[in-house]
Amino acid sequence: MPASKRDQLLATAERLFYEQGFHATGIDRIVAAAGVVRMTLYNHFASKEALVAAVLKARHERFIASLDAAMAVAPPGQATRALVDAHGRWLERYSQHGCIMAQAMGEFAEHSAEIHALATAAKADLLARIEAAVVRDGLVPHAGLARRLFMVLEGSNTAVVILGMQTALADTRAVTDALLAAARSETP
Amino acid sequence: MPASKRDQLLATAERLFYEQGFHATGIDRIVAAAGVVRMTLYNHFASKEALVAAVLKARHERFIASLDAAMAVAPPGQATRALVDAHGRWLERYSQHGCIMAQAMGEFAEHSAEIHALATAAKADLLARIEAAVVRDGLVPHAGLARRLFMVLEGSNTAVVILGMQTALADTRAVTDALLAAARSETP
DNA sequence: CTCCATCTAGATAGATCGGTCTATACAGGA
DNA sequence: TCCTGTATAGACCGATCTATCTAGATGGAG
Repeated sequence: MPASKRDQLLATAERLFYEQGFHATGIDRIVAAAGVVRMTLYNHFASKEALVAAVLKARHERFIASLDAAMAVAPPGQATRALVDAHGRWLERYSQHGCIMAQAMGEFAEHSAEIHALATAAKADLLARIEAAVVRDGLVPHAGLARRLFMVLEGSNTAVVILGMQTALADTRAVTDALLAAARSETP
Repeated sequence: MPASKRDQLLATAERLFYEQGFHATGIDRIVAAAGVVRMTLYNHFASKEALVAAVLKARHERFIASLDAAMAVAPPGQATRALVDAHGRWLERYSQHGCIMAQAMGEFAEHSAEIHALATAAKADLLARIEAAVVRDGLVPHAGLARRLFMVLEGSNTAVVILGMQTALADTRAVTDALLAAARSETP
């Protein structure tokens, strides 16, 4: 079963938005790269803004699903570590040039409240997943641990571009391991 | 002495680029907000791309100068900590909605090699300053410490938007203090 | 006073933008 | 067979984009 035109548009738009930015990517280039015609896009999406929102929503759902899948098979006490590793695998496969949600937040901050809120909610979702993992690992009494892990994972988004993928992932693991070890050693 | 037209343009463009993004900010809006005419802009800058480059260059020089000033007055052994604090003050004053360099990297990755290189170099400059501070504090044998501190500071850029300024700064300090304490305790 | 650099004012260029419209083709299901 | 939904092709719209041009105003330095 070949991908529907709508899926082709979503995949192509996601790639172009990520590689070239949102405002710098015109409708014409998207439909040309997707091999469809202009009206096909507007038949599936009300506007460019709606297309951007759909792209971000779909990408975020895939991201969250990969985190949840990793946590679901994590051994007891290893949920947080499994989540950090899953985040690293996501960077390796889909996010080598920075975070598309952060990019969207910047480009639409004063241009589309809906998209800005969507991207912000995606970040908040990641934080919530980290909090859930910390709770599952019994590390809940350590206030702020989830927030600090979140900050490190956010930093790794930029670090991969400057330090290179392998170095950034190794450093991410080192910092998160240190935070987790400290929290565990203080757990009653 | 009132600011020159060129300085007015730089300041106005920096504000609009930061608030609305680079591609979403047109020349007309910049000159109107700066209270000058379009030819004045093209008299001082060869193109919009040159204006963007000048804005980023000026902002980065101010950033680096504030880091160097903080390090210059830091007590012995406190250079790294002073640098982290200076970074936090910069976020509080000038960077409450994310990092403009990261935004520029995304918007110009496939659109202007010069600007992308400029933004990347700015990040590398921050990393170099952290390395210098670590060396000054005698923590050089700890491989990767500077990179890990860099990653945390990058993460705080996004964290301020999601967690709020005060929480993000407190968490940044907590993580960096932990990394520094661990490094110091292992220093021969 | 004169000269020169700067700034203003506004017209203009060509390209591209997001979005709409009509007419046509085609395939699958009732 | 006919109907409906989807896709194609391409013209078209007004707005906006970056950039250039000319002509005149202004003001400080020599």
